[in-house]
Amino acid sequence: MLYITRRLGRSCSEPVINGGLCRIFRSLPHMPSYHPKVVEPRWQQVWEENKTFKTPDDSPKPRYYILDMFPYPSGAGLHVGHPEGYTATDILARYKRMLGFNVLHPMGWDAFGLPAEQYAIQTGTHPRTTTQNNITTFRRQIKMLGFSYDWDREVDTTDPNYFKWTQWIFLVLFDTWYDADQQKGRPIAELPIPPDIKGDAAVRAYRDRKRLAYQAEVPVNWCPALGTVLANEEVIDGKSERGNHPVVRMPLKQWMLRITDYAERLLDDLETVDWPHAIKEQQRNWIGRSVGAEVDFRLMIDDCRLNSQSSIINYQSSIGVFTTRPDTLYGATYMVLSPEHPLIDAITTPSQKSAVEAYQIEAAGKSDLERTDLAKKKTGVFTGAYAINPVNSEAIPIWIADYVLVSYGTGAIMAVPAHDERDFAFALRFKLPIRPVVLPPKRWFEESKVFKILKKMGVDPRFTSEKLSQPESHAETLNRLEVDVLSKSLRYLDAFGQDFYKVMEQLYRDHVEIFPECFADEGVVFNSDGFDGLSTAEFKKQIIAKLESEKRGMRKTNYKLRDWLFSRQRYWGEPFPILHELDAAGNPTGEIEAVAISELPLCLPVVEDYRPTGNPEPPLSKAKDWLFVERNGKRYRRETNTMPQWAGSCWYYLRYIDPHNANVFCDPAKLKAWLPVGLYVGGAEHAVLHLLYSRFWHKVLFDRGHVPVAEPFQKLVNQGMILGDTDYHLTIAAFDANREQIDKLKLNVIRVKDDEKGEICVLRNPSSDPDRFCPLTEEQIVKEGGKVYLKDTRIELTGRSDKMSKSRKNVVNPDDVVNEYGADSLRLYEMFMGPLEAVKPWSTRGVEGVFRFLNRVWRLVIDDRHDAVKLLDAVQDVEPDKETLRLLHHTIQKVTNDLDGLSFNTAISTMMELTNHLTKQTVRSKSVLKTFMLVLAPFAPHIAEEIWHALHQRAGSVSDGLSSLAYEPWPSYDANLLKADTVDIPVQINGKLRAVITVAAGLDKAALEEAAKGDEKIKPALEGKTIKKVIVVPGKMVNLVIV
RNA sequence: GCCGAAGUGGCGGAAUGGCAGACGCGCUGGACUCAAAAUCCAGUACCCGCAAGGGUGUGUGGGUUCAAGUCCCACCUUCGGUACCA
Repeated sequence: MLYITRRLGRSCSEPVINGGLCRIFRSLPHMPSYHPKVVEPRWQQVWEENKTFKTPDDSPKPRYYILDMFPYPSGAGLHVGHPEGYTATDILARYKRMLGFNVLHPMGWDAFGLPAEQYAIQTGTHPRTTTQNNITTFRRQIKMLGFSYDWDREVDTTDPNYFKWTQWIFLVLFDTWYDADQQKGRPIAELPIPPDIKGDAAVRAYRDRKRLAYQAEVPVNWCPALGTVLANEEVIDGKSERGNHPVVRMPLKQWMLRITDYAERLLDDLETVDWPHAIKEQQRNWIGRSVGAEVDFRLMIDDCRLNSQSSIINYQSSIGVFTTRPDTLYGATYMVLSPEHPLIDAITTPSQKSAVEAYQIEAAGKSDLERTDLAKKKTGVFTGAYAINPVNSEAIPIWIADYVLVSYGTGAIMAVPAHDERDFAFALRFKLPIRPVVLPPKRWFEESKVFKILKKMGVDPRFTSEKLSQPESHAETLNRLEVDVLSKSLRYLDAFGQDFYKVMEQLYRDHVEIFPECFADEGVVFNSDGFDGLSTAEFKKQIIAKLESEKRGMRKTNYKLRDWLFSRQRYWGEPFPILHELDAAGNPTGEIEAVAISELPLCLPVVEDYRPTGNPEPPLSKAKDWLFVERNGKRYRRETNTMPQWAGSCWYYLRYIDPHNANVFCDPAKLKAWLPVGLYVGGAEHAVLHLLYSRFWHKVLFDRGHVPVAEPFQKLVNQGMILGDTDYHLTIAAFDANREQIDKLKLNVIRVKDDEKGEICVLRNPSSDPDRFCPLTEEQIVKEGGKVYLKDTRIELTGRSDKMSKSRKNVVNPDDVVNEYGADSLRLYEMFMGPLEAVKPWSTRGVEGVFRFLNRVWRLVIDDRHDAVKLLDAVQDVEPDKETLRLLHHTIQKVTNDLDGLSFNTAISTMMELTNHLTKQTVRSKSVLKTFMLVLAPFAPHIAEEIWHALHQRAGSVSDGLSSLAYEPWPSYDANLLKADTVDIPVQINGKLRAVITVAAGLDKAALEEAAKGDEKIKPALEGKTIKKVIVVPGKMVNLVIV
């Protein structure tokens, strides 16, 4: 009781934000009313002590694996976004248990990663400590919400018993090569060694090159502020996803995972999983498969005065380009290499050398951001060299330009300015020739500006017949394009008259330069030797076949997806179980060894200083005792990079199945029993990162026989983001103009950055707690003519829900919500807000609404005028009346269907309707209430347990043992009971509602029609009219069509 | 630009092609109370009307249908993803 009194005192001092709380506790005289603070811990204790939700491995029941995306335990604690997905899965887990399933529903911590380390560096504590503290907070907060996890299966990615197996899986990747013929990852020992590879060292090097985990010197995203490299996926607009720090490109030797080998299967197997369409599309886009041809362009040796170091040229005297449009080969008028292309040095002519080198330096210095910013203005330099187009032997100039990326395709393109937007823009800029080879369809011509000019002839008074015959001499009244079009089209107009399509076709063939638009679609081939007249699709096939037969090119598929950059220069991550051999002088020999599995886990060394070194040398290199080891008389240096945060989360769903196994990562029999995951719920922000990486690892494990299925997650659902409560804001200018008035109202003003408006001012109510979120209430604003004003002023405001963020100070803390309304209310509200997948704004009033609902449920059964939890006298052992029984069964049916379809919000509204009905009854059937509690239990388990318990107590007895309803069978509904005796049938005349008639249920068509025609309101409307048609849908409606 | 999702009262949202706005919030009125809170009851899309009643309404414009929020076509807006990927 004490805490309640204290709460009361505190909360009433803050009427604006805690209005709800005041109301709750002012009702205290009527004890015992519904007090979640008493009820919820009691049942949480019962579940914990009895291990109610422990998942047995040997149960004969059918199995169901419901997985949440485990959280990163940040210092900020749980966010209201977390319980959204967790509540949804918990409801389903509880529901499935009642349906008789053996449910696997675990939770754990994705605890390695940058933020913990950043925080640790700032505060001077070891990341281990901060991570443990954060986990403790998260665990407490999650337990407080009453989720039915099997806590005996908790995993922590930073636990050596866990990351031992993360390292083991890395070694599986290290031990695997991809057999393209079999489309399968196989042991490295089975890799065929080509006959020209001779000697141990050469064989080892060859193997190392083929492993799925390999080292490579690659241009990486180095983030100086974070002191690490980042994966492409972690860089957004040239800045780090975490922290928004600048990222620069530099070449570094890094560990890579060969995810590109699995691109095709990652793409194909999307067909086999039940995932949201949008997520599948995102993955498809990310993998970015495109089919085309790789075509060899021979270099024109004579014309490019080779510089002295031209040995490469002799060895490889052609440049391969990748194109998805080999059907436009005849339109290639120049070639472009990316500034990083290895052949540039060799082919550049002396006169172009300085310009080329200057451009290369300029391009290298540009960040990705700058490259994108300048995307509209194409830049480039001519190398002086020429290549020979294999289809027509034409010499075309070779340029370098940064619009060609070194990392895609071959890093070189053939430019077809007539049929590619980028090449078109480049050609215009540098006055390179444009040669059309695909004739656009009529539709494209009709949308061209040229067509509009032709159409104006004879209509537009500016186009006099005199000007038409001499357009060149009227440049002062006609614009450039008009002059060009008219002068060029004169002779075609003579030939084809008003057939503008014909005219334009000829213009396109002969004077493509006057078209301001680029045609980049499919069409009919011309200007292409013997292939003219073919469709581009057909020509594509034929030209690829021809190139292949002449060995000048081949069919080729490319992917946007790049290999996964897997190493980080940080302390707080899994160490790589890899040793680098050293020679007598202590220098690396280049040979690498896997750490023996018996030596795993390889733990992080204890170091004084785990800060980044400021350069790409990882902090682990400072741990000299740990760094050097001897094995079999050889000296080694350990790998000092650590794995990225994604490593641990790639396979945690497997470890849950057998979390304490010391011999294998997971028992194969258990994997077979539980996989795949039946339902996986989490945020859409992981659409391409986590979900693609873990599918990749899973497939490697599958190929190597370690998991029994090819896809890990059968069904995936994304919960939508929860936005902050509605906030009112105004622009800085408006704020400054009205400063006095706003100051008078004593409002808090928070300045925040806004994407569109620069900076805006959010108005809030003041609060004693600076972190408190107190938006303006509806009483403080006035709506008028579609606009919103601050009350008693003419200050116009904008109302909007924003993402929750520290800077906006609109973060809702689950602790506060549970404190004020209880876990059941939080759970229920999160589900009641709207569809699980939708983005929804938080509303404090809305939480109060579901809290009121739970109070009504409580008072349905419990007498709140007594001191003990006692049933109301109205609750009796009686048979329910027909209507109540019908509603109960309707509720069971609706909730059952809604749970199967994950429509939690409508399930809750149905239970509200039942409650509203029962509230009106003076005598309430105990059996109905018991059934209702079973239906409510998955959603609001604490209150349901409490009331269920009360309903089962014998009169007078208070202390029966507390036993859970968690495994009571889910109620079934009787379809016969769902039928009402009478039904309301709408009657329409010409499709408009004119009456609603109440008739006996099950009336046939003829009887319904008669009843409708006989209705008092319908009769007069039919008088004197002829009924043309009658539509009767039995049990639904009647529509009378009259003349 | 491209890909995806979505536009319904004052707000969150509900509706297998068949009564648009369930349920909740907010608001209005009433009951209880010395009073308030809580609770309970009634009302609440908009317009005209004292009322009965009538009209209009699901982003816009067309179409299919006896009947369209729902299906088709075109467009607009918002949100999410992505961006020189040849």
